[in-house]
Amino acid sequence: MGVRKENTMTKQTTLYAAYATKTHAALEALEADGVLPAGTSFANVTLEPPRDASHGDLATNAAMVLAKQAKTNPRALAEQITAKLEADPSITSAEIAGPGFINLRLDPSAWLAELSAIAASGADYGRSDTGKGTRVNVEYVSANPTGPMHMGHCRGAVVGDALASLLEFGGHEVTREYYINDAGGQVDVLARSAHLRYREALGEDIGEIPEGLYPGDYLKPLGEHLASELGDRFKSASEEEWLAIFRAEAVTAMMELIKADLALLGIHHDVFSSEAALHAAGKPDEAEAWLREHDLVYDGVLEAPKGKAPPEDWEPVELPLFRSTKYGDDQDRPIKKSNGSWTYFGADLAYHMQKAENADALIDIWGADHAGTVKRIKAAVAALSAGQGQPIPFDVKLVQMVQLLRGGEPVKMSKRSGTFVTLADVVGEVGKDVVRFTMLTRKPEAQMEFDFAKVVEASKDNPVFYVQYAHARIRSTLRKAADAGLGPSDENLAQLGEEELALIKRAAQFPREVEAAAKAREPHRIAFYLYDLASELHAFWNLGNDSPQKRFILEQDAGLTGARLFLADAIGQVIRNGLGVLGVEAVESM
RNA sequence: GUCCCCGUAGCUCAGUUGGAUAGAGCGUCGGAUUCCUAAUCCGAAGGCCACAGGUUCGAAUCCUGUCGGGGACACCA
Repeated sequence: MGVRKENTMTKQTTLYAAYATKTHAALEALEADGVLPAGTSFANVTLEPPRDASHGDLATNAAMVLAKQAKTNPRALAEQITAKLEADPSITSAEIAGPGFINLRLDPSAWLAELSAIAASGADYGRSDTGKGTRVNVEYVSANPTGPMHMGHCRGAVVGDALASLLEFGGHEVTREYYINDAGGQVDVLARSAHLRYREALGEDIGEIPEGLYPGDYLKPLGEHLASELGDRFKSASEEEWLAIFRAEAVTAMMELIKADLALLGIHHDVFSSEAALHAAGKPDEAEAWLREHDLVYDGVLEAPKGKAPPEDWEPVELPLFRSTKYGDDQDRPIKKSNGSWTYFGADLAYHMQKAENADALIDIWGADHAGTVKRIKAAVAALSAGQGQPIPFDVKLVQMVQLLRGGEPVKMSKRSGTFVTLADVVGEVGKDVVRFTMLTRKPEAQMEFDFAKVVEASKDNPVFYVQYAHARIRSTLRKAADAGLGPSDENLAQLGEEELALIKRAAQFPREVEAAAKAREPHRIAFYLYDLASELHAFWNLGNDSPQKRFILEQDAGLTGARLFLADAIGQVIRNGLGVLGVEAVESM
């Protein structure tokens, strides 16, 4: 099967991409003229909006980057480049500045054309095809199925979900996956805890929940369900008789809880993979066989732990070890326990191979407390995937801890006593949009504080409302205009002035912002961009306070009103598209 | 002891992957509302980008080291 042809009719070329192409063409012309040596690399040439808008509309570093290859100084080369660029009628000026920047100013019509492009593309404005044909598997949340979601899971859940949406918007084929750890010892503990609640539901006085079992009340409904389902058959039966059944029932019930919690945040996974099923399919054995064949797994003795407090019961045991030291880990890591069962790591490497079967790239979102295991899993996946053909790109995104505060005081959380803050509580208290946006207004690898009191009480100062308000303002203006028989029109766009152009320029950055964020896999950039766009909108709006002729709706001038409403509509569209990526509601009114 | 992340305004954080004079919000001070939503806007003050070297046309950004904060170092998950 051949490569699918691009359909150039439907492909949106954004303004930035178009001028990057023009810049490139100018450089190629210089190469043909012999100013630049044949085969010059343009890889580091960028075309971006300058930090300071007074410098112009676009800036390129081409002269500085290429001066060395051209064996000349940047400013001299810049002269040659500007001469080529100024031949383009849509470029009104090309000025050399500072060490050799070339600042371009565009004819307003170029920006107005972009405004029309926003209207024409609608919900697809900003969507890109850079990820076309790439299948990306994003695994996130993957909380143990032992209870409801708590706040510790929240950040990774939101970041993973927004990243998945962002990649989708960037043209990738995305699978959202959840790995259910239903094979470990903690599930036995869960089953025992469920059995206790089952006996309780049958009328037995179970007293205090013993140390080592899950004490939470959330297991009571499960106990009642099991009692009505199974009767008293297992009330005094031995553990071997009921453990498997109770495990399965409990995991199912816990996953229902978790899915319901995730739904509160608007999160839905495509695939739920079971660790137990992975074992049943013999995947870890396959992986082990291959690794042994290639001398990446051997039987060896584990070194004593190096932490501050060496465990008292530590003794040397021979275990199958993966050579992760070969990849920079400080110790080789066991893939099986001394009792012959698989370690988490042993199963996990097989699980990643399973994911790789249907993906071109893998991304895991993990909590920072798992940072120590990144090296071994990356090493194992690199070795295994290379052995089975192509090494698969595999990225682990670490999400740092969230410190929960209430009025500046740390919120105490203890699983033991069941006093942890649940995700459902938080969403119930502050709302989905606030939780999501707050989690996305800082980069995930930095620690963050989440102060309950602040987010709730000072909700007016919360950035999410600032952005939503901008959208609501636009929508309300359009409604009001419609009542007066006025609507958006692109017939008089040429009447728009400098302030409106500034707004358009900001909006026009959305596509490149999406591409950059998708490439860097950093959804938080979209949140900050939207804040800037909203800020620009609010600023323009307030011009109307001092100068009534700057308002959107001018009853005496239907032509200009139509153009401004067209602008407002487009800005609203961009905000909607951006909020859509973040999974935050674009409200009609506030 | 080893590994990972972070250190930018009083506080909370951005900083377009190496670009031009360092950016917001909160807080402080001073202003704007007979007006399409003031949940908004405008202005002022506030900086040794933790510190020291290095890389180059150019460093908050990359490299090395030091200091400080957080996390991880069991066959748990």
